[in-house]
Amino acid sequence: MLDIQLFRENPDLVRQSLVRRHQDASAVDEVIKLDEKRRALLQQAESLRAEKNQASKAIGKTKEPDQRQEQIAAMQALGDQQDSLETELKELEPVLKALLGTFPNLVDDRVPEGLDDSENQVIKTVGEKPLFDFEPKAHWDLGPELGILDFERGTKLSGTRFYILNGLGARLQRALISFMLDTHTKNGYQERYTPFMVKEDIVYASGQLPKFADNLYHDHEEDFWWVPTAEVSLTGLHKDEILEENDLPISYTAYTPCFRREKVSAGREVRGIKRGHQFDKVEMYIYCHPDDSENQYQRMLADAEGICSKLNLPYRVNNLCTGDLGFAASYTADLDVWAAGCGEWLEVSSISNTRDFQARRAAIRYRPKEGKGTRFVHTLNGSGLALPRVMIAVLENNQQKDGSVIIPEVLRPWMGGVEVIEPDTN
RNA sequence: GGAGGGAUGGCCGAGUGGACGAAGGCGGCUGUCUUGAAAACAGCUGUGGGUGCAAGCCCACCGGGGGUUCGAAUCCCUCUCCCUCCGCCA
Repeated sequence: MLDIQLFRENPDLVRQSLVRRHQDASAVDEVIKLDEKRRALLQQAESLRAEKNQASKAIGKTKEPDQRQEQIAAMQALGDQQDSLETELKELEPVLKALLGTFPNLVDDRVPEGLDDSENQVIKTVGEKPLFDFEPKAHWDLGPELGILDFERGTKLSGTRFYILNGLGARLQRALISFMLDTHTKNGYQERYTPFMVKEDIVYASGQLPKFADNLYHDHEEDFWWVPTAEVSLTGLHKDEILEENDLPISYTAYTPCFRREKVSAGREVRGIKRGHQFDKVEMYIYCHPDDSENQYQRMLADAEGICSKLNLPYRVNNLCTGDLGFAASYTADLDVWAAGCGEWLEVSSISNTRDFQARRAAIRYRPKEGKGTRFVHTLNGSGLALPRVMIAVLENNQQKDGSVIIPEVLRPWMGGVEVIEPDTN
Protein backbone atom coordinates (compact mmCIF):
# COMPACT_ATOMS: atom_id res chain seq x y z
CA MET A 1 0.00 0.00 0.00
CA LEU A 2 1.22 3.45 -0.86
CA ASP A 3 0.97 6.32 1.59
CA ILE A 4 -2.07 8.48 0.83
CA GLN A 5 0.16 11.48 1.62
CA LEU A 6 2.08 10.75 -1.56
CA PHE A 7 -1.04 11.32 -3.61
CA ARG A 8 -1.68 14.61 -1.84
CA GLU A 9 1.82 15.96 -1.85
CA ASN A 10 3.65 14.33 -4.73
CA PRO A 11 1.26 12.63 -7.14
CA ASP A 12 3.78 12.89 -9.98
CA LEU A 13 6.05 10.48 -8.14
CA VAL A 14 3.28 7.91 -8.19
CA ARG A 15 2.45 8.58 -11.85
CA GLN A 16 6.07 8.29 -12.93
CA SER A 17 6.45 5.01 -11.09
CA LEU A 18 3.38 3.60 -12.81
CA VAL A 19 4.62 4.76 -16.19
CA ARG A 20 7.93 3.05 -15.55
CA ARG A 21 6.02 -0.14 -14.84
CA HIS A 22 4.20 0.39 -18.15
CA GLN A 23 0.91 0.75 -16.35
CA ASP A 24 -1.97 3.17 -16.63
CA ALA A 25 -1.64 6.12 -14.25
CA SER A 26 -5.11 7.59 -14.56
CA ALA A 27 -6.33 6.12 -11.29
CA VAL A 28 -4.04 8.56 -9.45
CA ASP A 29 -6.50 11.36 -10.11
CA GLU A 30 -9.34 9.17 -8.96
CA VAL A 31 -7.58 8.65 -5.62
CA ILE A 32 -6.99 12.37 -5.21
CA LYS A 33 -10.61 13.13 -5.97
CA LEU A 34 -11.94 10.51 -3.54
CA ASP A 35 -9.51 11.59 -0.84
CA GLU A 36 -10.60 15.20 -1.09
CA LYS A 37 -14.21 14.18 -0.94
CA ARG A 38 -13.55 11.96 2.03
CA ARG A 39 -11.83 14.68 3.99
CA ALA A 40 -14.58 17.19 3.27
CA LEU A 41 -17.22 14.73 4.48
CA LEU A 42 -15.13 13.77 7.46
CA GLN A 43 -14.76 17.33 8.61
CA GLN A 44 -18.49 17.95 8.37
CA ALA A 45 -19.37 14.74 10.10
CA GLU A 46 -16.86 15.27 12.86
CA SER A 47 -17.88 18.80 13.69
CA LEU A 48 -21.50 17.67 13.82
CA ARG A 49 -20.52 14.86 16.10
CA ALA A 50 -18.56 17.22 18.33
CA GLU A 51 -21.62 19.42 18.60
CA LYS A 52 -23.78 16.45 19.48
CA ASN A 53 -21.34 15.10 22.04
CA GLN A 54 -21.34 18.42 23.79
CA ALA A 55 -25.11 18.70 23.78
CA SER A 56 -25.51 15.16 25.07
CA LYS A 57 -23.25 15.92 27.97
CA ALA A 58 -25.37 18.96 28.77
CA ILE A 59 -28.53 16.81 28.75
CA GLY A 60 -26.97 14.50 31.24
CA LYS A 61 -26.49 17.39 33.61
CA THR A 62 -29.95 18.85 33.18
CA LYS A 63 -32.25 17.87 36.04
CA GLU A 64 -35.37 19.79 35.09
CA PRO A 65 -37.65 17.45 32.99
CA ASP A 66 -39.23 19.99 30.62
CA GLN A 67 -35.96 21.57 29.73
CA ARG A 68 -34.51 18.12 29.24
CA GLN A 69 -37.24 17.16 26.76
CA GLU A 70 -36.59 20.31 24.79
CA GLN A 71 -32.91 19.56 24.49
CA ILE A 72 -33.53 15.97 23.43
CA ALA A 73 -35.92 17.05 20.70
CA ALA A 74 -33.32 19.41 19.29
CA MET A 75 -30.75 16.66 19.21
CA GLN A 76 -33.02 14.29 17.36
CA ALA A 77 -33.12 16.68 14.44
CA LEU A 78 -29.34 16.89 14.38
CA GLY A 79 -29.12 13.12 14.33
CA ASP A 80 -30.78 12.76 10.92
CA GLN A 81 -28.31 15.14 9.34
CA GLN A 82 -25.43 13.25 10.82
CA ASP A 83 -26.76 9.90 9.67
CA SER A 84 -26.71 10.85 6.03
CA LEU A 85 -23.17 12.22 6.26
CA GLU A 86 -21.86 9.14 7.98
CA THR A 87 -23.62 6.80 5.60
CA GLU A 88 -21.92 8.55 2.72
CA LEU A 89 -18.56 8.30 4.46
CA LYS A 90 -18.99 4.65 5.18
CA GLU A 91 -19.65 4.00 1.52
CA LEU A 92 -16.75 6.10 0.34
CA GLU A 93 -14.00 4.88 2.65
CA PRO A 94 -13.85 1.24 1.51
CA VAL A 95 -13.91 2.39 -2.11
CA LEU A 96 -10.92 4.64 -1.54
CA LYS A 97 -9.07 2.01 0.45
CA ALA A 98 -9.69 -0.68 -2.15
CA LEU A 99 -8.50 1.61 -4.93
CA LEU A 100 -5.38 2.55 -2.99
CA GLY A 101 -4.70 -1.15 -2.49
CA THR A 102 -4.48 -1.73 -6.24
CA PHE A 103 -1.40 0.48 -6.68
CA PRO A 104 1.91 -1.36 -6.94
CA ASN A 105 4.92 -0.26 -4.94
CA LEU A 106 7.05 2.67 -6.06
CA VAL A 107 9.83 1.56 -8.38
CA ASP A 108 13.32 2.29 -7.13
CA ASP A 109 15.39 4.65 -9.31
CA ARG A 110 18.03 1.98 -9.81
CA VAL A 111 15.64 -0.48 -11.47
CA PRO A 112 16.57 -0.73 -15.15
CA GLU A 113 14.03 0.21 -17.78
CA GLY A 114 12.46 -2.70 -19.64
CA LEU A 115 9.24 -4.22 -20.91
CA ASP A 116 9.51 -7.81 -19.72
CA ASP A 117 11.88 -10.45 -18.38
CA SER A 118 13.93 -10.42 -21.59
CA GLU A 119 15.25 -7.02 -20.52
CA ASN A 120 16.41 -7.99 -17.05
CA GLN A 121 20.08 -7.24 -16.54
CA VAL A 122 22.58 -9.89 -15.60
CA ILE A 123 24.79 -8.34 -12.90
CA LYS A 124 27.15 -11.21 -12.43
CA THR A 125 27.68 -14.85 -13.19
CA VAL A 126 29.41 -17.10 -10.68
CA GLY A 127 30.87 -20.57 -11.14
CA GLU A 128 31.70 -22.66 -14.16
CA LYS A 129 29.20 -24.66 -16.16
CA PRO A 130 30.09 -28.33 -15.84
CA LEU A 131 31.66 -30.03 -18.85
CA PHE A 132 30.70 -33.52 -19.94
CA ASP A 133 32.31 -36.06 -22.23
CA PHE A 134 28.82 -37.34 -23.02
CA GLU A 135 25.46 -35.81 -23.75
CA PRO A 136 23.98 -34.81 -20.37
CA LYS A 137 20.37 -35.81 -19.90
CA ALA A 138 17.50 -33.59 -18.84
CA HIS A 139 15.99 -34.46 -15.48
CA TRP A 140 12.76 -35.64 -17.07
CA ASP A 141 14.74 -38.49 -18.57
CA LEU A 142 17.35 -38.84 -15.87
CA GLY A 143 14.89 -38.92 -12.96
CA PRO A 144 12.63 -41.70 -14.26
CA GLU A 145 15.65 -43.72 -15.38
CA LEU A 146 17.07 -43.49 -11.88
CA GLY A 147 13.68 -44.48 -10.52
CA ILE A 148 13.46 -41.39 -8.31
CA LEU A 149 10.90 -39.46 -10.37
CA ASP A 150 7.48 -40.80 -11.41
CA PHE A 151 5.42 -38.59 -13.68
CA GLU A 152 2.76 -41.17 -14.61
CA ARG A 153 1.62 -41.80 -11.08
CA GLY A 154 1.76 -38.11 -10.25
CA THR A 155 -0.62 -37.47 -13.12
CA LYS A 156 -2.81 -40.35 -11.99
CA LEU A 157 -3.16 -38.81 -8.55
CA SER A 158 -3.55 -35.15 -9.38
CA GLY A 159 -3.36 -34.57 -13.12
CA THR A 160 -0.83 -32.73 -15.21
CA ARG A 161 2.12 -30.99 -13.50
CA PHE A 162 2.20 -33.34 -10.54
CA TYR A 163 4.85 -35.96 -9.87
CA ILE A 164 6.01 -38.43 -7.26
CA LEU A 165 9.50 -38.44 -5.78
CA ASN A 166 10.72 -41.91 -4.90
CA GLY A 167 13.32 -43.08 -2.42
CA LEU A 168 16.54 -41.12 -2.71
CA GLY A 169 14.76 -38.50 -4.82
CA ALA A 170 12.43 -37.71 -1.94
CA ARG A 171 15.35 -37.94 0.43
CA LEU A 172 17.41 -35.55 -1.67
CA GLN A 173 14.66 -32.97 -1.47
CA ARG A 174 14.38 -33.46 2.28
CA ALA A 175 18.15 -33.11 2.59
CA LEU A 176 18.06 -29.87 0.62
CA ILE A 177 15.34 -28.47 2.85
CA SER A 178 17.25 -29.34 6.02
CA PHE A 179 20.52 -28.07 4.58
CA MET A 180 18.98 -24.73 3.69
CA LEU A 181 17.13 -24.28 6.98
CA ASP A 182 20.21 -25.18 8.98
CA THR A 183 22.38 -22.85 6.93
CA HIS A 184 20.01 -19.91 7.33
CA THR A 185 19.58 -20.59 11.01
CA LYS A 186 23.35 -20.41 11.43
CA ASN A 187 23.22 -17.08 9.59
CA GLY A 188 20.86 -15.63 12.16
CA TYR A 189 17.46 -16.40 10.72
CA GLN A 190 14.93 -17.83 13.16
CA GLU A 191 13.11 -20.88 11.90
CA ARG A 192 9.32 -20.77 11.79
CA TYR A 193 6.80 -23.42 10.87
CA THR A 194 3.65 -21.68 9.68
CA PRO A 195 0.16 -22.57 8.46
CA PHE A 196 -0.10 -23.34 4.76
CA MET A 197 -3.67 -22.09 4.68
CA VAL A 198 -4.34 -18.55 5.79
CA LYS A 199 -7.14 -16.03 5.97
CA GLU A 200 -7.90 -13.54 3.27
CA ASP A 201 -6.61 -10.47 5.09
CA ILE A 202 -3.23 -12.15 5.48
CA VAL A 203 -2.97 -12.71 1.73
CA TYR A 204 -4.03 -9.13 1.16
CA ALA A 205 -1.37 -7.85 3.55
CA SER A 206 1.52 -9.26 1.56
CA GLY A 207 0.08 -7.95 -1.70
CA GLN A 208 -0.99 -11.17 -3.46
CA LEU A 209 -4.60 -10.09 -3.14
CA PRO A 210 -6.66 -8.64 -4.65
CA LYS A 211 -4.64 -8.59 -7.85
CA PHE A 212 -3.54 -12.20 -8.10
CA ALA A 213 -6.62 -14.06 -6.92
CA ASP A 214 -6.57 -15.99 -10.20
CA ASN A 215 -3.27 -17.60 -9.27
CA LEU A 216 -4.29 -18.73 -5.81
CA TYR A 217 -6.17 -21.71 -4.46
CA HIS A 218 -9.08 -20.83 -2.26
CA ASP A 219 -11.49 -22.81 -0.13
CA HIS A 220 -14.79 -21.05 -0.60
CA GLU A 221 -16.47 -22.69 2.35
CA GLU A 222 -13.92 -21.74 4.99
CA ASP A 223 -12.22 -18.58 3.72
CA PHE A 224 -8.86 -20.33 3.54
CA TRP A 225 -6.26 -19.43 0.97
CA TRP A 226 -3.40 -21.82 0.23
CA VAL A 227 -0.14 -19.90 0.49
CA PRO A 228 1.61 -19.33 -2.85
CA THR A 229 4.81 -18.64 -0.90
CA ALA A 230 5.89 -18.51 2.75
CA GLU A 231 6.32 -14.79 2.23
CA VAL A 232 2.56 -14.55 2.83
CA SER A 233 2.70 -16.29 6.21
CA LEU A 234 5.86 -14.52 7.27
CA THR A 235 4.39 -11.10 6.49
CA GLY A 236 1.25 -12.04 8.40
CA LEU A 237 3.26 -13.10 11.42
CA HIS A 238 3.56 -9.55 12.75
CA LYS A 239 0.42 -8.07 11.23
CA ASP A 240 -1.06 -5.29 13.40
CA GLU A 241 1.93 -5.30 15.72
CA ILE A 242 4.20 -2.56 17.03
CA LEU A 243 7.76 -3.85 17.33
CA GLU A 244 10.52 -2.43 19.50
CA GLU A 245 13.32 -0.75 17.58
CA ASN A 246 15.86 -2.67 19.66
CA ASP A 247 14.46 -5.96 18.37
CA LEU A 248 15.12 -5.05 14.73
CA PRO A 249 16.15 -6.55 12.43
CA ILE A 250 14.03 -9.68 12.85
CA SER A 251 15.00 -12.42 10.42
CA TYR A 252 12.99 -15.54 9.70
CA THR A 253 13.36 -18.63 7.62
CA ALA A 254 10.56 -21.06 6.92
CA TYR A 255 9.98 -24.14 4.86
CA THR A 256 6.57 -24.43 3.24
CA PRO A 257 4.99 -25.99 0.22
CA CYS A 258 3.68 -23.37 -2.19
CA PHE A 259 0.47 -23.66 -4.16
CA ARG A 260 -0.11 -21.82 -7.40
CA ARG A 261 -2.69 -22.02 -10.14
CA GLU A 262 -0.35 -21.78 -13.08
CA LYS A 263 -2.39 -20.97 -16.12
CA VAL A 264 0.39 -21.62 -18.62
CA SER A 265 -0.50 -23.99 -21.43
CA ALA A 266 1.18 -27.37 -21.60
CA GLY A 267 4.26 -27.83 -23.74
CA ARG A 268 8.02 -27.81 -23.69
CA GLU A 269 8.17 -24.78 -21.44
CA VAL A 270 6.70 -26.79 -18.61
CA ARG A 271 8.26 -30.17 -19.15
CA GLY A 272 9.57 -31.90 -16.04
CA ILE A 273 9.33 -30.51 -12.53
CA LYS A 274 10.24 -26.92 -13.32
CA ARG A 275 6.78 -25.52 -12.83
CA GLY A 276 4.03 -27.17 -10.84
CA HIS A 277 0.89 -26.34 -8.92
CA GLN A 278 2.64 -27.47 -5.78
CA PHE A 279 6.28 -27.01 -4.95
CA ASP A 280 8.46 -26.71 -1.89
CA LYS A 281 10.48 -23.70 -0.92
CA VAL A 282 12.62 -22.41 1.91
CA GLU A 283 12.01 -18.72 2.38
CA MET A 284 13.91 -15.90 4.06
CA TYR A 285 12.13 -12.87 5.46
CA ILE A 286 13.39 -9.78 7.28
CA TYR A 287 11.70 -6.99 9.20
CA CYS A 288 14.06 -4.06 9.72
CA HIS A 289 14.59 -0.37 10.35
CA PRO A 290 14.01 1.73 7.21
CA ASP A 291 17.63 2.93 7.20
CA ASP A 292 18.83 -0.66 7.31
CA SER A 293 16.85 -2.24 4.49
CA GLU A 294 19.48 -1.80 1.78
CA ASN A 295 22.04 -3.54 4.01
CA GLN A 296 19.62 -6.31 4.82
CA TYR A 297 18.91 -6.73 1.14
CA GLN A 298 22.60 -7.25 0.44
CA ARG A 299 22.77 -9.69 3.30
CA MET A 300 19.82 -11.70 2.05
CA LEU A 301 21.14 -11.76 -1.48
CA ALA A 302 24.48 -13.02 -0.19
CA ASP A 303 22.74 -15.70 1.87
CA ALA A 304 20.79 -16.92 -1.15
CA GLU A 305 23.95 -16.94 -3.24
CA GLY A 306 25.67 -18.85 -0.46
CA ILE A 307 23.29 -21.77 -0.94
CA CYS A 308 24.11 -21.94 -4.65
CA SER A 309 27.82 -21.77 -3.92
CA LYS A 310 27.75 -24.45 -1.27
CA LEU A 311 25.87 -26.72 -3.65
CA ASN A 312 28.45 -25.88 -6.28
CA LEU A 313 25.79 -24.71 -8.71
CA PRO A 314 26.76 -22.12 -11.32
CA TYR A 315 24.44 -19.15 -10.91
CA ARG A 316 23.81 -15.66 -12.13
CA VAL A 317 22.22 -12.64 -10.54
CA ASN A 318 19.70 -10.58 -12.50
CA ASN A 319 18.44 -7.12 -11.81
CA LEU A 320 14.76 -7.21 -12.62
CA CYS A 321 13.65 -4.50 -15.04
CA THR A 322 10.64 -2.26 -14.47
CA GLY A 323 8.34 -4.43 -16.58
CA ASP A 324 9.15 -7.62 -14.68
CA LEU A 325 9.15 -6.18 -11.18
CA GLY A 326 6.61 -7.65 -8.78
CA PHE A 327 3.63 -5.76 -7.36
CA ALA A 328 4.99 -5.32 -3.84
CA ALA A 329 8.68 -4.87 -4.71
CA SER A 330 10.62 -1.64 -5.05
CA TYR A 331 13.56 -3.56 -6.45
CA THR A 332 14.36 -7.21 -6.96
CA ALA A 333 17.19 -9.49 -7.92
CA ASP A 334 16.57 -12.96 -9.30
CA LEU A 335 18.98 -15.84 -8.92
CA ASP A 336 19.19 -18.34 -11.75
CA VAL A 337 21.07 -21.61 -11.54
CA TRP A 338 22.45 -23.41 -14.54
CA ALA A 339 20.91 -26.79 -15.32
CA ALA A 340 23.19 -28.66 -17.68
CA GLY A 341 20.73 -31.26 -18.94
CA CYS A 342 17.90 -29.08 -20.15
CA GLY A 343 20.45 -26.36 -20.89
CA GLU A 344 18.58 -23.59 -19.13
CA TRP A 345 19.09 -20.97 -16.48
CA LEU A 346 16.41 -21.71 -13.90
CA GLU A 347 15.05 -19.05 -11.58
CA VAL A 348 15.47 -20.36 -8.03
CA SER A 349 15.16 -17.19 -6.02
CA SER A 350 13.76 -13.71 -6.07
CA ILE A 351 15.02 -11.27 -3.46
CA SER A 352 13.00 -8.11 -2.98
CA ASN A 353 12.97 -5.05 -0.82
CA THR A 354 9.34 -4.01 -0.43
CA ARG A 355 10.35 -1.09 1.82
CA ASP A 356 7.24 -0.07 3.80
CA PHE A 357 4.77 -1.32 1.19
CA GLN A 358 3.84 -4.60 2.86
CA ALA A 359 4.31 -3.12 6.34
CA ARG A 360 1.76 -0.46 5.53
CA ARG A 361 -0.70 -3.02 4.17
CA ALA A 362 -0.17 -5.24 7.18
CA ALA A 363 0.14 -2.39 9.72
CA ILE A 364 3.53 -3.49 11.03
CA ARG A 365 5.28 -0.66 12.84
CA TYR A 366 8.07 -0.06 15.28
CA ARG A 367 8.46 2.39 18.12
CA PRO A 368 11.50 4.61 17.53
CA LYS A 369 13.88 4.82 20.45
CA GLU A 370 13.79 8.56 20.15
CA GLY A 371 10.87 10.74 19.24
CA LYS A 372 7.18 10.13 19.44
CA GLY A 373 4.77 7.84 17.67
CA THR A 374 5.41 4.83 15.49
CA ARG A 375 6.86 4.22 12.03
CA PHE A 376 6.44 1.46 9.50
CA VAL A 377 9.20 -1.12 9.32
CA HIS A 378 10.74 -2.23 6.05
CA THR A 379 10.29 -5.83 4.96
CA LEU A 380 12.32 -7.99 2.61
CA ASN A 381 11.69 -11.41 1.24
CA GLY A 382 13.73 -13.89 -0.71
CA SER A 383 13.65 -17.52 -1.65
CA GLY A 384 16.40 -19.50 -0.16
CA LEU A 385 15.74 -21.46 -2.39
CA ALA A 386 12.94 -23.02 -4.46
CA LEU A 387 13.34 -26.77 -4.26
CA PRO A 388 12.31 -28.37 -7.57
CA ARG A 389 14.62 -26.25 -9.66
CA VAL A 390 17.53 -26.75 -7.31
CA MET A 391 16.81 -30.49 -7.58
CA ILE A 392 16.90 -30.20 -11.36
CA ALA A 393 20.28 -28.49 -11.30
CA VAL A 394 21.74 -30.86 -8.71
CA LEU A 395 20.64 -33.91 -10.66
CA GLU A 396 21.55 -32.67 -14.11
CA ASN A 397 24.90 -31.09 -13.21
CA ASN A 398 26.15 -34.03 -11.17
CA GLN A 399 25.17 -36.83 -13.51
CA GLN A 400 27.70 -39.33 -14.76
CA LYS A 401 27.98 -41.29 -17.96
CA ASP A 402 26.44 -44.42 -16.39
CA GLY A 403 23.34 -42.49 -15.40
CA SER A 404 24.17 -42.19 -11.71
CA VAL A 405 24.20 -38.88 -9.84
CA ILE A 406 26.81 -37.79 -7.31
CA ILE A 407 25.34 -36.15 -4.21
CA PRO A 408 26.95 -32.78 -3.44
CA GLU A 409 29.19 -33.07 -0.42
CA VAL A 410 27.32 -30.55 1.75
CA LEU A 411 24.14 -32.61 1.50
CA ARG A 412 25.61 -35.93 2.56
CA PRO A 413 25.09 -35.44 6.30
CA TRP A 414 21.36 -35.43 5.56
CA MET A 415 21.57 -38.30 3.09
CA GLY A 416 22.52 -40.94 5.59
CA GLY A 417 25.94 -41.21 4.05
CA VAL A 418 24.69 -41.91 0.53
CA GLU A 419 27.15 -40.44 -1.97
CA VAL A 420 25.70 -41.56 -5.26
CA ILE A 421 22.19 -42.18 -6.54
CA GLU A 422 22.38 -45.31 -8.68
CA PRO A 423 19.80 -46.38 -11.25
CA ASP A 424 16.95 -48.62 -10.15
CA THR A 425 17.71 -48.79 -6.47
CA ASN A 426 14.76 -46.66 -5.51
C1' G B 1 -20.43 -31.40 16.39
C1' G B 2 -23.36 -30.35 21.47
C1' A B 3 -23.76 -27.42 26.31
C1' G B 4 -22.04 -23.49 29.21
C1' G B 5 -18.59 -19.27 30.43
C1' G B 6 -15.55 -15.38 28.68
C1' A B 7 -12.87 -11.16 25.57
C1' U B 8 -11.61 -3.89 28.93
C1' G B 9 -4.99 0.00 28.05
C1' G B 10 2.17 -3.05 27.83
C1' C B 11 0.20 -6.74 31.81
C1' C B 12 -3.45 -7.78 35.90
C1' G B 13 -8.18 -6.04 36.91
C1' A B 14 -12.80 -2.63 38.26
C1' G B 15 -16.76 -0.74 35.74
C1' U B 16 -24.51 -2.87 33.81
C1' G B 17 -27.04 3.92 30.25
C1' G B 18 -24.64 10.44 31.28
C1' A B 19 -18.87 13.66 34.85
C1' C B 20 -15.46 6.93 31.46
C1' G B 21 -10.15 7.15 27.04
C1' A B 22 -11.83 4.38 31.14
C1' A B 23 -10.79 3.30 38.90
C1' G B 24 -6.93 0.56 41.32
C1' G B 25 -2.50 -2.32 41.00
C1' C B 26 1.93 -3.93 38.31
C1' G B 27 5.48 -2.61 34.79
C1' G B 28 7.94 1.63 32.16
C1' C B 29 9.72 6.86 31.94
C1' U B 30 10.94 11.61 34.42
C1' G B 31 11.87 14.41 38.81
C1' U B 32 12.95 15.04 44.35
C1' C B 33 16.08 12.79 47.98
C1' U B 34 21.21 10.01 47.73
C1' U B 35 28.48 10.06 46.76
C1' G B 36 25.93 6.15 43.62
C1' A B 37 22.08 2.59 43.85
C1' A B 38 17.78 0.87 46.38
C1' A B 39 13.57 2.53 49.05
C1' A B 40 10.08 6.47 49.58
C1' C B 41 7.41 10.49 47.41
C1' A B 42 5.49 13.39 43.06
C1' G B 43 4.36 13.69 37.90
C1' C B 44 3.94 11.33 33.21
C1' U B 45 2.89 6.84 30.64
C1' G B 46 -2.13 3.78 24.17
C1' U B 47 -3.28 3.86 18.74
C1' G B 48 -5.22 5.93 14.40
C1' G B 49 -7.43 10.07 11.84
C1' G B 50 -8.85 15.44 10.73
C1' U B 51 -7.16 20.52 11.29
C1' G B 52 -3.21 24.00 12.32
C1' C B 53 3.47 27.03 11.15
C1' A B 54 3.05 25.50 16.04
C1' A B 55 1.08 25.12 20.95
C1' G B 56 -3.25 23.06 20.54
C1' C B 57 -8.25 21.79 19.22
C1' C B 58 -11.54 18.04 17.42
C1' C B 59 -13.06 12.84 16.07
C1' A B 60 -12.79 7.51 16.58
C1' C B 61 -11.28 3.12 19.20
C1' C B 62 -13.19 -1.24 25.85
C1' G B 63 -12.46 -8.61 20.42
C1' G B 64 -14.94 -7.40 14.85
C1' G B 65 -19.50 -5.72 12.46
C1' G B 66 -24.53 -3.92 12.89
C1' G B 67 -28.66 -1.92 15.93
C1' U B 68 -31.48 0.80 20.06
C1' U B 69 -30.75 5.87 22.38
C1' C B 70 -30.12 12.88 22.72
C1' G B 71 -26.10 9.80 24.94
C1' A B 72 -23.34 2.82 24.92
C1' A B 73 -17.42 -0.36 27.73
C1' U B 74 -22.47 -0.92 29.83
C1' C B 75 -28.77 -2.84 26.42
C1' C B 76 -30.05 -5.91 21.69
C1' C B 77 -28.45 -8.82 17.17
C1' U B 78 -24.47 -11.15 14.68
C1' C B 79 -19.51 -12.90 13.69
C1' U B 80 -14.62 -14.26 15.39
C1' C B 81 -11.43 -16.02 19.03
C1' C B 82 -10.37 -18.13 23.98
C1' C B 83 -11.71 -21.31 28.34
C1' U B 84 -14.53 -25.65 30.74
C1' C B 85 -17.32 -30.21 30.02
C1' C B 86 -19.19 -34.02 26.48
C1' G B 87 -18.54 -36.31 21.57
C1' C B 88 -15.09 -37.31 17.56
C1' C B 89 -10.14 -37.59 15.96
C1' A B 90 -3.85 -37.86 14.07
